[in-house]
Amino acid sequence: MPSQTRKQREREAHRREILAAAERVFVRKGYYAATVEEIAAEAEFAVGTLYNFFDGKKALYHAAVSEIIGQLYADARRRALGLDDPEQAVGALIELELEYAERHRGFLRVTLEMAPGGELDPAEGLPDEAQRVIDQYRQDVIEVFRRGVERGVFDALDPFYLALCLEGIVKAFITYWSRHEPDEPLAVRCEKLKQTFIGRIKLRQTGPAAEAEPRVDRGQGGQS
Amino acid sequence: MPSQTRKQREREAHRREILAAAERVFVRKGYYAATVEEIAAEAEFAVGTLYNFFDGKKALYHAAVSEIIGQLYADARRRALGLDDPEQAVGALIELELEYAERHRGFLRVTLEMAPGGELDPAEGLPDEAQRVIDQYRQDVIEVFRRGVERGVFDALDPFYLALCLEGIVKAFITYWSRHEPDEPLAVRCEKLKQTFIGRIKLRQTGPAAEAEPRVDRGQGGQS
Amino acid sequence: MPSQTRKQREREAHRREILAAAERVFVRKGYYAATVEEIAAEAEFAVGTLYNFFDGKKALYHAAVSEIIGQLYADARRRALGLDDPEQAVGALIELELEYAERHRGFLRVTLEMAPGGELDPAEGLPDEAQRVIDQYRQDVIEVFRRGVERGVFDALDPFYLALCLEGIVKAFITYWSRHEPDEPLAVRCEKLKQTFIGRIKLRQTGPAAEAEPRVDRGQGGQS
Amino acid sequence: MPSQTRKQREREAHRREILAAAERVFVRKGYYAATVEEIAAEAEFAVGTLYNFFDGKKALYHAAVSEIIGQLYADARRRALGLDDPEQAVGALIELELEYAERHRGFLRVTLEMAPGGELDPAEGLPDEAQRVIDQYRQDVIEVFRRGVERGVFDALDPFYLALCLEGIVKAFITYWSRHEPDEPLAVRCEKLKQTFIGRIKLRQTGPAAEAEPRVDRGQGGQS
DNA sequence: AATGAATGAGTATTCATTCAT
DNA sequence: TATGAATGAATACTCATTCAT
Repeated sequence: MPSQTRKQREREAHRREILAAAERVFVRKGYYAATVEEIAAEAEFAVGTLYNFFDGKKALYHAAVSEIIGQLYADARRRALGLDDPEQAVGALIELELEYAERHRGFLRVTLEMAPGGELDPAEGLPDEAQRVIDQYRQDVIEVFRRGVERGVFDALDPFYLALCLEGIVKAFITYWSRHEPDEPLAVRCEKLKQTFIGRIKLRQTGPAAEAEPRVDRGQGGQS
Repeated sequence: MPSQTRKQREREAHRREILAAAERVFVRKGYYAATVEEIAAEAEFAVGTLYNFFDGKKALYHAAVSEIIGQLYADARRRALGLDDPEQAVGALIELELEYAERHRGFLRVTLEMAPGGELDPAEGLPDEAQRVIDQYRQDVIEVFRRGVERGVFDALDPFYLALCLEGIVKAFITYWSRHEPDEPLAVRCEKLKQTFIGRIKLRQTGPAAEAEPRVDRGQGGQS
Repeated sequence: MPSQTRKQREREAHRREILAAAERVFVRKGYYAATVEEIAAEAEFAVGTLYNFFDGKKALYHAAVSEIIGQLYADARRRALGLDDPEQAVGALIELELEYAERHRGFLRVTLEMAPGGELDPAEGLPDEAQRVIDQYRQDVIEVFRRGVERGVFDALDPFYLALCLEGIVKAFITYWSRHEPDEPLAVRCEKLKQTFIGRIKLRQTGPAAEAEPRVDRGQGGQS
Repeated sequence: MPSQTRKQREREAHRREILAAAERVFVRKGYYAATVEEIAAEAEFAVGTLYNFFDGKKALYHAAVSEIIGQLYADARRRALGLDDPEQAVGALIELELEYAERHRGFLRVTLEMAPGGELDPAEGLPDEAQRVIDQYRQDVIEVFRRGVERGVFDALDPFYLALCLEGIVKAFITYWSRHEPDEPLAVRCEKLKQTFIGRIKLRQTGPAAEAEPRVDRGQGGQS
């Protein structure tokens, strides 16, 4: 039944066009400022058509956010999380996230912004699926750190702590740079961030006393 | 004359009540989802009364945000930034911010959320005054780190970098804990965060070879 | 394709219905006292629909005023201004304006009333287009008088002065009659006004034959 | 009882101050755009105080309009209507009205503007008292013309017609000049208007002395 | 009388959603 | 399916009026 299949393919293509348009508009304007009409115009469809594919503005938003986050995660798996060397993996993650933020100016907004009708928590408005992807993403990052600690590449710190720190640091820099135009090219900023972060947590082969503090007072050990 | 003063005091009290109500509602709902009517109800005043004190919803929002941030900064100066010992100062900052986040559940939302009309940048919509306070706050934190590096308490890292990292890390943890109920009491979490962060950046008195790389690959030397 | 055309025609028809309703309401209530809701009800559309056709209350007002004035001017050109004989042209103008005022009871209100935001000048709030039409109308009237003076039909008075006098006189009578129910039929009032005004400005053939004053016994004075 | 009297005098003084402030504001802004608060500020009283003297905004408006019209009428009686010579009286009226319009820029607004809630007629919203004064004023003007015709100073035209024409012409010129800055000083405009209007209606002493037509080259007749 | 803070009904405008074609 | 005109609930803001002090 080729005709049927063509129809299905066409329908799917339209769905993707609408979703892509929604992404662009939400990223441009944020949830509240975006209008269904603008999304429709961006997608070159009539408003009514959007409702044939999605259940409404909120559903469209959820689908768009899921899409973006899904892409990021997929990229991360492909380019970073899959690497065997933890140090390289962390470096690739930083690289990827900075590039992503650079490419999708305003992408942050989608992750940080208050979602519709959200209560108390910035992330609450995210669709469950997106939330799950984010959690999975974080788990994978934690796993990278865990492996790094296990292999003696990183200091014996809590992998979860490390993952959260990485997340926070990268976001802080992205936010800062999105406000104050950075004076260095992306590659340089990226390199610096990688070196410094990794430099902080790499196990120092400081002679024989390769102390085992999972964390803290590492200085004390050196004294002895 | 006392009568005059009483009226003024009452007016000021009403202003504060309204502002407090606005804070609560904005924190609960976010800027867009909050309605002036709800704020008025929360404040137990008529809508019109709000407009006798503030110029509109946006002004109310700005005043509320400025209020919160102003309080935080004032507290920070009193309890942390003024301390002479950089290590103690950083510890006090972490403590203060965590406490603050604990007290104002959802406070983050106000800082992170897209402000009215904001494009692309979460902080763009903040009132100028609040933005100035935030910038000043960050400057003060940078100064603390600068002093720490100068005095040989911290590793020779860029103070600005350190300030931004601290900011990001604290926010990441706050965000995480605001979503996943933490299993440890605040004091413990606070202590851990302080120790680990500070531990990462404290200058290690590693015997004579206390090399001064401002950052990175401190391990390399040992490898060769 | 007829379907496309039908939709367009329907849309245009709806636009006209809304405009007509707005005319009626504005004429009835004046700009400030009219409400968008009332106009919508008069047009038998929902409020929102009005905003699909016009940019707001002011735009609706402007469109309505322009419509009325445009019609008047178009009629004037067709029935009066085009006439070659200045005397006939002036007569036709008077006739037309009186008829117009009779048909659009309250039309004057639209021309005289303070327009939105107007300061100090009744005409200031008129939309530019309407103002241009009014100015053009006046210019055309001036031209009629100029021709009349040139041809020796009218006394050698300033055409601009004559045009303004005509305007004022007609308005004064319309206003008066709109308040005090006139006791004569329109045609009679019209005829009187024409005769008297034209009689005042017609060149007197100063010869002995103390000419056919279109009206009244001016002879009496001479008799005494 | 001097104290009582002082109180009364003070109260009356306050009333007049408020009224004067209302006049200024209504003239400046028109009825709808004026706010009670602005009037109160202009009068240097609290809003509440205004309500001790007047029943509300509409009452204030009515009182203010009545006041203005009353002044105009009083002035007219003193300076124009009382003159025995009809020609001088008409001249003085024109002079007075032009001066009045010049002094109270925006005065016209008060006479022409739609009154609050008025229906169909610009003048309907005027308070009865003001309407009565206007009617009386017009009657007095009619009487001047009647006398002029009776005495053979003016052509034998309907005095009512003449009064209405005068009214309309003066208003038309005032309106025009309020929009297009006049290029002649008030005195000149005033003189021209007087000469032309009166010249149009003065009885011509049809004898040989075809004298001093106030203006323009009617002299043509002399050519013959 | 004077004050001015409090009131709340009233209005223009927006925009997600529906549905007849 | 695609369309886009019609809908009307929702919302920020205004301002005349009241009333306790």
